[in-house]
Amino acid sequence: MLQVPYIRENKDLVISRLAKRNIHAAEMINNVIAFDEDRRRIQTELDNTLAESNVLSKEIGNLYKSGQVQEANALKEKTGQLKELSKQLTEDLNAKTTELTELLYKIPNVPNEIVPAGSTDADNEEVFREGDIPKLHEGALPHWELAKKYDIIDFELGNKITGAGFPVYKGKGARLQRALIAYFLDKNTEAGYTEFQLPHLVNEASGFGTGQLPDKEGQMYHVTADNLYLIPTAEVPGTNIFRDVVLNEGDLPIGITGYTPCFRREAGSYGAHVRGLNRLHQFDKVEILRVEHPSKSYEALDGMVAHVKTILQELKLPYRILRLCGGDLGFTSALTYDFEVFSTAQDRWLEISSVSNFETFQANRLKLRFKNSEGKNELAHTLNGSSLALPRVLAGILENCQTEKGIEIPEVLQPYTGFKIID
RNA sequence: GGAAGAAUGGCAGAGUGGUCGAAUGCGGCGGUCUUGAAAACCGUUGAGGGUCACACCUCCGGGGGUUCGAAUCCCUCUUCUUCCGCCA
Repeated sequence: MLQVPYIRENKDLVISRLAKRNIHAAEMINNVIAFDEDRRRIQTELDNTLAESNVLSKEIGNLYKSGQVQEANALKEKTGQLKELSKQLTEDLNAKTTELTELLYKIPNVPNEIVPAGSTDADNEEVFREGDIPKLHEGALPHWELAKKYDIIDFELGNKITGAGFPVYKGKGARLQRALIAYFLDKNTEAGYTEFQLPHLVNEASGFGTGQLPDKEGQMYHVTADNLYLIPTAEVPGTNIFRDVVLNEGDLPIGITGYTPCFRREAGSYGAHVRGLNRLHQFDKVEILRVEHPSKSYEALDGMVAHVKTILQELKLPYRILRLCGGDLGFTSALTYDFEVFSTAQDRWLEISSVSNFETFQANRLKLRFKNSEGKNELAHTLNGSSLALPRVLAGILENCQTEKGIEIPEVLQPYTGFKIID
């Protein structure tokens, strides 16, 4: 959520930057400013009413004490009127505040200056590419065929137990999953991130804190009996660690990492793009999260990108990095880099990581602040990224590392898998 | 799941209808003293709104109510503690 004072002071900038998202925000922004003025006017009026009635209450107390009951009762009439008035004003204030907040909820983050304008993923800007796309042997297969051939992932069994999008990993497939999780966590820990194990269900307040609620409710699985939600990403429990927190400046920066399964309803997805591991209802992901001083957050974003790069280099997978255009940028993000691994047998790129700087957009909603050098509470910047999402990395490994003898496990993973080949 | 108790500032912990944003202690910050430090002493130290700055308003787990007036009384929710039951 954007901050009202920021909008007020940077009105034109906000409107022109939001245009990068193809949003014509002038009317919304003007309304924010108008609603906020209304709100402050009502607030002042209410404050004055309350002040008056506080004074009278004290007088009444004093009159009772000195036995002047008649006079006290006379004053009571007056406070009765003030009470009516303040009740009305409170209602007005609440209504106006709700109106303002609901509007603010609808305004996405202001894109960074370097975000390219554009409307679809075709307008994303490729900023880096590395790794050779392998020449596959005759009869090379897409990952879902390989999964079947080597009996390491059973999609039908998942259908039987749960439904589409819940694959069952078996034997070396299951072991490879565990190896990837351990390897990613170790890499992140080496880079200074602290490992966390987080809840896989969150309450409503947490859903609001990271912005899944109220609007994107349909994307999460909802456990109605207890009013809890299955997490769509570790970002939700991970970021909510910092809800209503005031840090010391010296606590920054903070880096945490955690593995969680992720649950997404993905209503409306269908066709070839959901084939195999491309899009699932349950998948595994290792996430990295940072809380940064506002002056350091872009440096930190670059650091996260560099970190994810090293992992992909070690895995020797062909990948590229995209700077997302305004139209493809997530609602809460100011700048996002997507990592995509090349799926050689499908001849397409698969997103495996998304690294973003949210600046104060999440922190404002979360009330995540730190005490700055002036002793004032100031909103911190939050960032996060995947390092990495498992299924598509797995798809990338299966397809790119296939040989006629079998799947050759990348060297860095072998200590974790305990085997060199799936055959 | 049942019973009882509790939730107050960074922490500990008073406060059961007005003079309470809230005693006291610890911690933090500033100072005096000291060659320096410690100790001691003095001062200061919550958040949000509002204002040029004051004033002023709100907040004692969340929500609602009673009252001229609520940290204090009532209802409700949440969380925690102890006891019982069940259990990986």
